[in-house]
Amino acid sequence: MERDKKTSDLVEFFKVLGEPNRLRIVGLLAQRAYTAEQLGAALGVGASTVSHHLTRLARAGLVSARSESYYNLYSLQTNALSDMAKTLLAQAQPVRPESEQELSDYDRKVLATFTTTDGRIKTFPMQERKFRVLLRHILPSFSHGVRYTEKRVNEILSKYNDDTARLRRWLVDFGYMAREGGGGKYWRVDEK
Amino acid sequence: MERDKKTSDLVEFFKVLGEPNRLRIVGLLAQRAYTAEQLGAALGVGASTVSHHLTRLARAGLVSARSESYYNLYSLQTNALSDMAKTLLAQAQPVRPESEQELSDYDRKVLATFTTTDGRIKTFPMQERKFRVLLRHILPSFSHGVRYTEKRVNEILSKYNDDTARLRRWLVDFGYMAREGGGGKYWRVDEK
DNA sequence: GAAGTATTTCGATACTTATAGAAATAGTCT
DNA sequence: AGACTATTTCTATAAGTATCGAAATACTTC
Repeated sequence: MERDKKTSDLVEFFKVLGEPNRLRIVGLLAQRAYTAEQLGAALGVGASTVSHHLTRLARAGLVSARSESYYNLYSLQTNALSDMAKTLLAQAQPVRPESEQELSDYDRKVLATFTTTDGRIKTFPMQERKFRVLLRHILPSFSHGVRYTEKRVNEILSKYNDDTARLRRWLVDFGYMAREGGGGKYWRVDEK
Repeated sequence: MERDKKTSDLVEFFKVLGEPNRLRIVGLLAQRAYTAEQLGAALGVGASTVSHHLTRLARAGLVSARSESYYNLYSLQTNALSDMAKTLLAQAQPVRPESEQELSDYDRKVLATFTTTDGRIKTFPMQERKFRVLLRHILPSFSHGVRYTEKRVNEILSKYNDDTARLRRWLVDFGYMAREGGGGKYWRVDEK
């Protein structure tokens, strides 16, 4: 199993399957092996066209061929499909995927103590250092360069704790977010 | 969750992701929400191009937008990705997916009795009617219009039972396959 | 080796679409 | 209301590619 797939491989994979006849070929080969001639008849296209599609499918590692008498029999490389599906599932994980990985042991421990498994804040620590860990835990939910209404800020914060008003004030007090004087707009402060 | 996806939807899904910049957009949005402007800057393309891509991504149900002050914030619809991944995993099941569905209750019962969960034949039934169910169970592993060598026939049959010689003879005797006089080639007999 | 078969390669064409820029639109701020 | 901003729509262009038919290739059979 490959260590990590290059983006270009992924693009190729999708591009290959993003063509009606190729997808139909994959659907057919998922049931049994076919010869190129049979595929052409099933799809209503010429032999050279089928050949072209099979070449692209093979280049993406989706089909393999074996020779049998006059014919070549093509069959689906089911591993390629399921591998890709797993890659997709990994990508589609909940939220904050990248921050989670870069956390120090200390941060991870603090979060384990003060948040539930789904990321909500149970209680607020007394020590400032631990407190900042929680605020940085929240921060990725806000984008840089965007001005948020107070209503929207509360909406987002409510995912972490019901006391949105205090959370909101703390984010400003500790310098993670800024508040506009008049209009009541908030935005994330660019780090360094 | 949708009942069943149309093929055209699947094609659209893959086509949408089979474009480098769109895949990069999905990658970015998987981490946090972006504005269209930020995406354009990150990809190095114009605003109208980003708009075009976002439209296609939205049409495929992959991204959603919410308005925030001047900006529109786009975020990934993670459900769409994981749903699709599950569909893919379902497709990538072992072998014989379609025949399994069209089986009568009787056939299903016979197979449950005489085959293991992975499709191998445990023992051979005495009654001819049940015996034919097993042979038809094997048959999809052979393609129409292809002449197989005896060696290859045995290879395929060995997936079902070790006694490949008897299986092979039975397939011929019951009229499911034919054997060439001299050369020792076998082929599947067209039904009807 | 000669004849026969399936498949691939080549050349040409038609269709799709990614992209940029300009103009139009929709929404927000003062 | 008027100024301002981000986004979308429109138009045109360039690049990619699905498709076919013909010729070339590879392999099997006798």
